[in-house]
Amino acid sequence: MPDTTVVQVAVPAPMDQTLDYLPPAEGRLPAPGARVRVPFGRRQVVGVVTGGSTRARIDGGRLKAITEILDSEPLIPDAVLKLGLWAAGYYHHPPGEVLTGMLPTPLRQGGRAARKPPEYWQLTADGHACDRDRLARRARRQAAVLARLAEQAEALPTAALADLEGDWRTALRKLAEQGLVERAAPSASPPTAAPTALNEDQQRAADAITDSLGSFSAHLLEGVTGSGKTEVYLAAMDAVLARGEQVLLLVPEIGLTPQLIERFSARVPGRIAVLHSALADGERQDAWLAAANGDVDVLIGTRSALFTPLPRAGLIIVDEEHDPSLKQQEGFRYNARDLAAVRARNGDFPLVLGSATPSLESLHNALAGRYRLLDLPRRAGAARPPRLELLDIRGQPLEAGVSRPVLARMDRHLADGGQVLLFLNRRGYAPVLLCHDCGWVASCTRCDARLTWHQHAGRLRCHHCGHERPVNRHCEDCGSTDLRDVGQGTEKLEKALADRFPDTGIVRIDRDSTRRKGAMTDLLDRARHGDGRILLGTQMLAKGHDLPDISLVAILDCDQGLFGADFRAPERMAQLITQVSGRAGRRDRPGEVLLQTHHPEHPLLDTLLREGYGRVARTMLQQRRDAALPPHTHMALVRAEAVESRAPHAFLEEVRHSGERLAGDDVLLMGPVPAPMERRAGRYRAQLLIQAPTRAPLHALLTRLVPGLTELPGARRVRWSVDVDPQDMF
DNA sequence: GCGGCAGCGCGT
DNA sequence: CGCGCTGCCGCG
Repeated sequence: MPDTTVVQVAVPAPMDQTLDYLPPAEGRLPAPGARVRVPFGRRQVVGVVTGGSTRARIDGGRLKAITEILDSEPLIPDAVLKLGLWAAGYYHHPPGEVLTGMLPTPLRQGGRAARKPPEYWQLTADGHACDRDRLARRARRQAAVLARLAEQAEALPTAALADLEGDWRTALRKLAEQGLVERAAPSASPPTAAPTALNEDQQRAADAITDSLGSFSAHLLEGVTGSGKTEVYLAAMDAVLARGEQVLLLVPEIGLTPQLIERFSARVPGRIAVLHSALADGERQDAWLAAANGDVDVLIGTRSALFTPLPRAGLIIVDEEHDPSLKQQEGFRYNARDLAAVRARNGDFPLVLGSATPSLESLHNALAGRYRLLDLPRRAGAARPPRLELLDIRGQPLEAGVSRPVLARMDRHLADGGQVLLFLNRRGYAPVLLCHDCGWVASCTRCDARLTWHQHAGRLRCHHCGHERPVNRHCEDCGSTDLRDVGQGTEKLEKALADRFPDTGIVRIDRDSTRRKGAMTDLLDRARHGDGRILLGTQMLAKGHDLPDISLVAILDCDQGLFGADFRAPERMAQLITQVSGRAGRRDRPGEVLLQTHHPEHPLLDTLLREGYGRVARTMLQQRRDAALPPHTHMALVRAEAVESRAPHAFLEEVRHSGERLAGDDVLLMGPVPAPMERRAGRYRAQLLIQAPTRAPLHALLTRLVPGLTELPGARRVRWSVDVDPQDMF
């Protein structure tokens, strides 16, 4: 093969290799990390240059030339390119999909990476004189924009408004039309809000982090709810900014953490960018480029923000590091927390993982000495920890799932001016609709699942595939009209509580009640400042919303998580109970937490109540060791799904056979088995589990096994994927 | 992932 | 005989 200069390009297609191209006609060589337009089959696609070589892997006659170099400077810097290629290898996902997937959509499609200069705004004299409370009554968004601009004497860039709820851009335009705000020259350096004093524990943690700046280390910040982890993050951020470096803060879901973003923005107005899925393409690209060009010092984002270029990266913080949403659950199934460690190690700067309920993976790393454990055992200020109490509801009468002792305790707390939170992890009115005459149950036609009755909408919905239909008054089997609902969801609970507490405002927070844009903020406002004294809701309420008046929390269905099929179910349950419990308690008195259960003697609940999450987590870690489960062993899952019921199993049998030929003695192949819910959205699903005592043999097998899977005869009959370090076993 | 192409059933 | 659907292939 003759020596030719070729460029390696990762193209957006499911191929495990990069492709070789000739340099473009004018002869200039694109740098690694630059985008190029290349001919690919009959089309032109945008790919990313990963390197160059003097030796092509196919003969010269078949090589095609790059059509166009889109970036004269690398758009993806070396650090991120290296991270992406490493991740593609680790998760066995096509490098072209990984590298193009980390770009904002306009850039992925070949758009110019031009950056507009930041736009600055300030109040006019009229704006200063304006009665903001009055404005707030007719134009809430405008008032919020005005308030933000009034916080600082200096003009603020629009980036400083980006975290505001709703359409702040329209509000800004309307304010300008009224002459209340005006464009301004850029201010030299916007002031920074004064840091608050740290308590002894916080100071110790912050010192440990700031002392470690400039080289790689990982810190697990285990801080009970209310212990003030954010203060530690902010202190660490100050130290990083003082070195002229950038901070990346990863959060599970941005919509659920407005307060955290507000506190960061207040500290460095105008030097912060926010990246999340709700942004429009253009906004997302602006934030991405602002970070990539070093125009902002702080980037806050959800998991995909991990791949944003940061020329001066000095610290990554992963908040709520235990949260499952840090792992992508489809396509490129990466874990942003684990890749954050890789990025920090490559870049030689520290990583901070924060949680009140650390994942067993991170706790294991901390106990093994790989991560430094920083402990915030006490609530900040005078606040005391909540008191947890088990309520044995065996044989007890229940009203919509609520026991009498809970109702009595609610009466007392409401009378004392407290606020009550009820947690029920099931939305809709009832999870089952049953015919009393023949036993027929409303089921999904496309999934192995019952349909949930949503009474308010008058519809039956499948929570697994999204399918829905109107509810019939007659049984679809025997025609009887005696249809009865079984079990309770948040809708039924809300109704029952409205009857029992007719004079008390009730706020329900779940996916249904917060679907409308801005609804979440409105409901939380009602809970904070309005008449909502009883709050009820699902999962969503467990996250760190600041609800200072809650004095009583009741968890209505503790038992769900105790006997789950997934080995992580108890870990999730302990985290959920602890996170929800953390909502209870006010500055002046400790909160109360009631847990309804049919298994008051369960050791998990017992340990959790008596000794807290830290103890129960260490116990579960020991149990995982005894059962040879992660994090003591390592797993990968090959999943397959198809409309034809036998195809997934047949394909996975083929995978197993080729795996067995390639695997050493220490790698275990288990299955294939049907997924716990075998049929979902009209497809049958099965999985093959691969397990090994250490990562090396597992990855050695995957590296040899995965590239050949496309060639297996059954591969074309299924949709298959590889999931390294799976979070959910289904 | 996507466009091209062969094979094939079905309609006129 | 033509058209559209399905399955399969290859892309540098």
